Amino acid sequence: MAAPGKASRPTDASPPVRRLGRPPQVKARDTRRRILDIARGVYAERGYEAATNKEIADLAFMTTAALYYHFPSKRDLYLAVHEDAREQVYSRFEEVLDPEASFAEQLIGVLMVTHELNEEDPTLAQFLAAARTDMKRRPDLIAALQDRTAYRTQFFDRIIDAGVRSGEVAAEHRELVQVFITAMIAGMTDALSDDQDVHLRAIHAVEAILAGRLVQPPSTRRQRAS
Amino acid sequence: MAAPGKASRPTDASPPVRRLGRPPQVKARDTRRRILDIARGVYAERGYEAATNKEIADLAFMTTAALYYHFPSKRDLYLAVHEDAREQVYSRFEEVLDPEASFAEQLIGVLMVTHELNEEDPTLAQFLAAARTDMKRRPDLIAALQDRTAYRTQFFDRIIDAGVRSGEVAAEHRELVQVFITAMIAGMTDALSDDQDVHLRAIHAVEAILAGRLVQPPSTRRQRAS
Amino acid sequence: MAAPGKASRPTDASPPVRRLGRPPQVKARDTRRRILDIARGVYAERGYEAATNKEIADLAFMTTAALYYHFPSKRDLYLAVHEDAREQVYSRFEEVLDPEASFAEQLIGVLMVTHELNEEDPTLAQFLAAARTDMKRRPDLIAALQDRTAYRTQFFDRIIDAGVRSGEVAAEHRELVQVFITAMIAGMTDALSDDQDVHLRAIHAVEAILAGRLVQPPSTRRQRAS
Amino acid sequence: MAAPGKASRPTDASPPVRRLGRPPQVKARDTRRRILDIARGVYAERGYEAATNKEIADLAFMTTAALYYHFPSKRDLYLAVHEDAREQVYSRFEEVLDPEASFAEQLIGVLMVTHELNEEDPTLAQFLAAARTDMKRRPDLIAALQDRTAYRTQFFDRIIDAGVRSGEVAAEHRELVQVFITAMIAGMTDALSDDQDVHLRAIHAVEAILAGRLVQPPSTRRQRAS
DNA sequence: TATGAATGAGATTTCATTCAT
DNA sequence: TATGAATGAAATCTCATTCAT
Repeated sequence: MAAPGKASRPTDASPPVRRLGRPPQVKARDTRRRILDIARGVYAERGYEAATNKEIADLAFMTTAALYYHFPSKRDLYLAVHEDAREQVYSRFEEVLDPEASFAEQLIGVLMVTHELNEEDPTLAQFLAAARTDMKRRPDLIAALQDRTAYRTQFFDRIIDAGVRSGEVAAEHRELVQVFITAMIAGMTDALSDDQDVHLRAIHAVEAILAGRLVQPPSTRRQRAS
Repeated sequence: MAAPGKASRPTDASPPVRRLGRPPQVKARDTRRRILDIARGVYAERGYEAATNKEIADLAFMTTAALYYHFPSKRDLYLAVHEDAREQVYSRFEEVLDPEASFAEQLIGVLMVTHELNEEDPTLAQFLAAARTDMKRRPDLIAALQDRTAYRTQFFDRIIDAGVRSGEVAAEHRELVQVFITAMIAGMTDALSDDQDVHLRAIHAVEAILAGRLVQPPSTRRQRAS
Repeated sequence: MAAPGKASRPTDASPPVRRLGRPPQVKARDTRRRILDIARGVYAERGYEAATNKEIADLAFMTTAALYYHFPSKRDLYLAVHEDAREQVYSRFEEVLDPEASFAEQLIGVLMVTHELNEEDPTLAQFLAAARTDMKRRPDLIAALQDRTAYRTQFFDRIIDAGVRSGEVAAEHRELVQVFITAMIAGMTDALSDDQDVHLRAIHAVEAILAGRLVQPPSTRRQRAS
Repeated sequence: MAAPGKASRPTDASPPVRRLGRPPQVKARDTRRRILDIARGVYAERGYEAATNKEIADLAFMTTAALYYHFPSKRDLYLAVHEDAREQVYSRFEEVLDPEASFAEQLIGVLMVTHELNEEDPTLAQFLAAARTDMKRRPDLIAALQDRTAYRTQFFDRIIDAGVRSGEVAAEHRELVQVFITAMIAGMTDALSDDQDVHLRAIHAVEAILAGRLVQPPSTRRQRAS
């Protein structure tokens, strides 16, 4: 994850003489922000290997050498983008959490947030889907992927907890549900996020599952026959 | 990856000493098969971009030039691997189809086949998961990805048909179920196929869903409390 | 030049048992002929470097390995083509020589032969033009080029001799005329042989020069001035 | 070819030790010029195909990658060299043009310029001769060759115009003279520019032609016969 | 006489990264 | 903070040639 000492620089330690105009650090921070946004799009579209510093630099109207002022290497830029993307997504996820709401409401709420995010900035989902594959491949990126998995598990555990408390989820089904959510979210991100209609349909499918009416147990066959 | 020594002991120095000209008693068909198997592993592990002809050739005990005798380009090799992998998977899927069986039985049957395949040759799922991402990125590979999607849709349509006939799937839920299966299989392949235990748990989750007992509708909360 | 022992093989030395059908050596000789003709075209079009054995072999409906049965290397094939082309051209040139004819008649005769050859088989001129450049480049081919130059000089010397004897060429102009012919033929081959109309026009220009009426001596300037 | 040592003695080991990063006090313009000059020589000697970026880079004391900083591809470098060479030649040609001078004076003037250029930098003529052949072969270079032809035709048209005005060239001989000049210049460049003595002799031959005294009309045969 | 299956050398090009300015 | 000019490593692909069959 390694968020490189963002606020712990001697920067803030020497604020005596504040002069007019935008202090240089602010400019640097804006540039950093711009690079992150542009890089996310490029990484999402091309993948880690195929993405080049040149393309990112061009889109950011700078030279590749300038990139190196802000990030010490391609790897670090990538990790920064990943950290940033995860933060964006989960900070939105957090807003959905509601101790009063049911498990079903909260899960669907989270899925709707992914849908909204796809609408607002498709590169987020695209990047995160791609990152799952890309990071698995590079030994030097894999640690960050594990962090992300842990983060996700922990987040959904909280929702599942609510389900167990409310009786929606049987205690012995905790892990089953966790795995179901993991697969479903990964699948939706990887295979469906290109098409918002299909993506929405998947959410409806989950709603139907939660309501126990996506499929009938085979025993109903008789009833239909009658 | 670890090129399986193929019965040649380390006795006579590393790989079978390569010499110029045609090697004795070698048939193109066999070599092609060997390349496909090895390439699948490398593409799965590294991805299309990061995989190099050199690594594939080394593992296959040949030169990169020899690769070009069998496949006209990296792209063609990749597409051949993809075609081959899909064929292997679906030929196993087909065996599960059973007009007598219920929708649930057939779907779980297919998922169990994916589980067995993971056991027998993990590179199949790994490759296909990676390919979804990789092919989306390269305009020159995307056509094959679309073929694969069409193929999958068609295959599961047949199973869903059975469900509709048996009453397990309401006719108006056809698309919802199709999307659910797509997301679930993609998610399992992409996010879970590294860990067979978790993968199996996902299958149990689907079983529970099909039996309508993964979660209880929130209304049941009271009942449990009583 | 090295015409590799065409007729000096033990082949002809053991003719006792002549059996029915085309003897194998004849087949080989036909194939050789076919290769030479095809290779000339390819070398003419692509040049020595860019021409590949594969293209030649494909056009001759064989494999590159088969080429090596007939010619020991690319270089040898090239030299054989060159030798063969020169032979074809000069054997036609020789037919023009006529002790009775004037220098002018013989020179124009030769030029007309080049024109006819262009018509019959454009690859001859194209190849020879290209060869001038190609052979200069490769140290291992340059000897053959020098042979060719010597051959050409000698040939035209004979025509110039006729001119000197007839008084058309002043003895002290021998070298001037030789150089003029060399430049003119090279220039026509290299720069004009793509367009037969232009090529013919060049011949007319030489006719005019020989008749002393391509340009007027500058002395006519006075007339204009007056 | 022999990369002219550029004042660096063999004292401190071979070329100026290359190090990573930007070399001190180097300007792209200068480097570009150096590359053009060296590349011209290599292309002249080897031809387009056989010339390698490596050889050019080595002679220019840089890496092949550095070449790509200045020229986007081998093709572009070649075209730049061609453009540059043509410019050098024709800017010298232009200096000869003189509205006061006769056709003969101007033509011989141009030929003398080619002779001087051969003296000053033989690679110019060598390159341009080779380029005629090389560009004809590559479909992607041929456009530039056509430009060059058009340029040449236009240039000599102006000289011929002077001849027509002065009465040296009959109006109906315009095209004949144009073709003669084309063939002569091409032939001199391609076949004679290696040997300055021979090259000069060709100029004398043209002088003789212009003066109408290279050869006598065959009518003089009678005189000899008598 | 020829094909089939390979090698080894090398070419063009790309790219992350570096260092002077 | 950024650009300009380079390096070094590596990747894909091509091609003459070889040797078993």
